[in-house]
Amino acid sequence: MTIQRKYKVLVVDDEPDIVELLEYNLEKEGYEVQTASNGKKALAIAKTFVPDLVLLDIMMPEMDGVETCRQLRQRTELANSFIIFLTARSEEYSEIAAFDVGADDYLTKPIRPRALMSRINALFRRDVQKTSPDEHDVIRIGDFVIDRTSYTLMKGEVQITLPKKEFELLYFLSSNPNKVFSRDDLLHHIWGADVYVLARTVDVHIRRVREKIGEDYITTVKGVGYKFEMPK
Amino acid sequence: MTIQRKYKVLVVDDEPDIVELLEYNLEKEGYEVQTASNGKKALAIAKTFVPDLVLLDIMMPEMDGVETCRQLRQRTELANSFIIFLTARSEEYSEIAAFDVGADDYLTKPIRPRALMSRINALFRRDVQKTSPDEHDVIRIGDFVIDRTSYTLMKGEVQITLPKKEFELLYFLSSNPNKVFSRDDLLHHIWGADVYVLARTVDVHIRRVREKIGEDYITTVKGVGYKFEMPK
DNA sequence: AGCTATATTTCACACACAATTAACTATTTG
DNA sequence: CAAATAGTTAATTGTGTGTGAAATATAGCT
Repeated sequence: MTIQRKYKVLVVDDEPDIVELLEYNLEKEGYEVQTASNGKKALAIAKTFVPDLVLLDIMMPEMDGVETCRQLRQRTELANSFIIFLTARSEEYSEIAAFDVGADDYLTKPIRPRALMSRINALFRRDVQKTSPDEHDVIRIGDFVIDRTSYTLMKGEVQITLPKKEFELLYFLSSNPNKVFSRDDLLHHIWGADVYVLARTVDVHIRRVREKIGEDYITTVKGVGYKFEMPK
Repeated sequence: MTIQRKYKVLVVDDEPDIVELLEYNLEKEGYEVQTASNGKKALAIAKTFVPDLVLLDIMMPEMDGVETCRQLRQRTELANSFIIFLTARSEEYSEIAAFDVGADDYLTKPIRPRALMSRINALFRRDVQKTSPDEHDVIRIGDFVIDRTSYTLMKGEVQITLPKKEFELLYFLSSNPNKVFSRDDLLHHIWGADVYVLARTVDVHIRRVREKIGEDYITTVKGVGYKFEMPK
């Protein structure tokens, strides 16, 4: 299976064998994996790693999976992440509590890698479908129709196809019209948190977009950043 | 309203080269940096400096990073600070101990400045999109709409985009209408506590704002300062 | 694999304009 | 009518941004 963006998975379990098994299989499937051996570490890592999926053992020393889950869910940046519990067949006690604190699914050990992988892959496939045929992928503003499904842009009757970054930039700016974003903001939303690119790169992309859609739509606010606005 | 304050970083490492590299890059990014070459000195500095972030080498003479971290964490004033460990790739021994004593993250040397900076910036960044539908950034007073998200000002039907300092000045004054602020107050709030600028500078900015919004809104109180008020 | 085209990032320089200072004038106040 | 404070305009400094071009990376194709 091929993954367009590299999804991030955080594996939390106190048994090194399990961690290793999961890590190996996930990386083979093309996921980016981080591991933690207890809840505290998981929370710490999640501060900078921001996983799309957390595999969480329920039984752990210090802070158990349920509590960890609760605290993870309090982070707004994890609102759209999946959390799957791992549980030994015996420990059924927690099933209900697990869903109460915001788990999306749970799996019983022993883990069968094949099954797990296909389940995880399915998770993200569904995720993709959910967001793709959505109405929200088209932004209409002024005489523009900005269509995320085709990466094209209609300015009146004229169709313009933009390359990825340029399109993302325009799309993001136009989805928050009149709001000023700093270059760092734009880098984080479009390039991603863990990509190390110079802020000046944004300038160049802004220029290219301006060349293609016209000079009057993206405004510079000196010392602050850029905003999209319709001219009067 | 709060202006981005200067975050403080304490760099602790016994290798001068590393310290210098980090210090240089952090200061270039606008952080206030103090350095220490071992754990004891770090603890001493932290008494008066109170860093928002500590970059802590694990392997150090006298007192190692783990122990230093533990003692730092006992200080209540550092409860909300970040602590990031620096570790050579080989010294994996300490990963677990590190999180146990309250580290937030760890990085392996060799250090890639750009990646590190981006990661640190991310730590202090508040999520952007979250704040977008918020109305709190808009001040409505009389026939003015002063919008911090777009750095624009509507006076009736007329839109005016102000440059950064001018906008901040107007925004600050108008968020406390009828209250008089001395030039020092304004410098302190808008320019920041540790910036040395002549108080006369405020006059000039006031002049510019008056030119753009009209002469009747910012009133001078001689011997005291300025205030924003709607004319009768 | 290699080649080509295109996208993306970096770099360097010039320029515009914001920010600050300076110099001078006007006004208030005791 | 001094002395102090603020207004005004101009000159200077400084920073941020625009721009073209070069360097890398990526994708598509034979």
